[in-house]
Amino acid sequence: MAVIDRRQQVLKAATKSFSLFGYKATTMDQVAKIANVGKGTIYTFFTNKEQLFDEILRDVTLEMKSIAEREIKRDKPFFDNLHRVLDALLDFRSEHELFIKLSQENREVGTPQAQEGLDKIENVVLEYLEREVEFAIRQGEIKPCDPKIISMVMFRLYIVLTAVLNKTHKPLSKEEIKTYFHLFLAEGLAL
Amino acid sequence: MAVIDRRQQVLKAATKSFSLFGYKATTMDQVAKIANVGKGTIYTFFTNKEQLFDEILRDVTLEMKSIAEREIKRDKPFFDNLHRVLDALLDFRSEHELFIKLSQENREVGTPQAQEGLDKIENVVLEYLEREVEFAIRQGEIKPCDPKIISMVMFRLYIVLTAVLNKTHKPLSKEEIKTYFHLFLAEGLAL
DNA sequence: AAGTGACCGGATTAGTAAAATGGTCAAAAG
DNA sequence: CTTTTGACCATTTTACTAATCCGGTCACTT
Repeated sequence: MAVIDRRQQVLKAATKSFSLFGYKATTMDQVAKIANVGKGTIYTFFTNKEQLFDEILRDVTLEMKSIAEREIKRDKPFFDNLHRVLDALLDFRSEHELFIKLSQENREVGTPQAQEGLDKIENVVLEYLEREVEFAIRQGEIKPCDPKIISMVMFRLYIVLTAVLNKTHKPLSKEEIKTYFHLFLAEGLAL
Repeated sequence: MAVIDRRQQVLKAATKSFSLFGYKATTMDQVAKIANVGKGTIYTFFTNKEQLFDEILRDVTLEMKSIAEREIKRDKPFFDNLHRVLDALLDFRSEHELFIKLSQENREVGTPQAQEGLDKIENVVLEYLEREVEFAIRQGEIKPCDPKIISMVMFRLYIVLTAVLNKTHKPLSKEEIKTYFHLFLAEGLAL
């Protein structure tokens, strides 16, 4: 079996375990078992548990970026791009699973690594959003305002519509999420 | 000393302690001491710690409602009212202190009563917002859309602008908060 | 050379005794 | 007699310790 394969196996097993049980409840023995690999093997590819976690986080954010980049057409309007990226992102349940599990772990157990992981993902998304917003402002597509604030609000709005709302409300469909996103960010509520 | 006074003393002392130390770290002995009252006296007015906490939460939300009602003029536009209520609410630091302390306690220690308290406040605000939004929709002042979602987004937007943002950004002024509130809810970002 | 799992030491958990706290009530104060 | 009080009780929380678990290593197997 190729070296690259074993590494990939470990990565896949660890992703599964982190998404299913969270950071703390994922043991290296368990990862080894799921990956059908001796525990020592893991340590030939990754220096320790945190670094393995980091690597997965990096993969997740890279995947998200790649999804975004695939959808963004520089010649299309900002909100057009935003909607297409949102659409594509909403289909990627695997990214969300890890995100949701870490949120839960952070809430219920308060594992520092879960919080750090969430912050890392959030930062990548925010940085990315910020750049796009800056570009849109330069293009004169949206009003000139602080990109940091805009991207923060966009991110939180996304969380509210996809996750928070589900506690008191039936989950929104992809279409509804896009509609509300557009309503707040592009049109405003006023008639 | 009048009975009503002693009750008020206890209420004031407890509010102070809950705002300063949170729910868990507030002991009944301490409340009695701050209120200059025997511990037993507290139990002549309140059945137990939770009920005392509830009473304070009720007072806080009543105060918020009263602030809101004072500012709302039924003949003025919705966003006009919204801004004036926001303005008045942002001045009420005492309400915010308890809210912020409970948020912190919930995050750091996870005291269930802190979470419940926050939920109670949130629910009161959401119900109130929902009614106002419904009214504005009937008046044809804002677009017809689900009031539950609108009020939830409004509430979270408020939290983001007043609290969450402060971790990565310098706190916004009252004027800035109002501007961004208007930008997202009334105008939208698009040019 | 690559892969493994028994093994090690530090970290976490379970178990328990001691301390703290919510709530009561007999007695003191008014 | 009514109101107030703080010592007291039962339960919860905390501090401490022993037992277990888990991340990481490495001598041994394949």
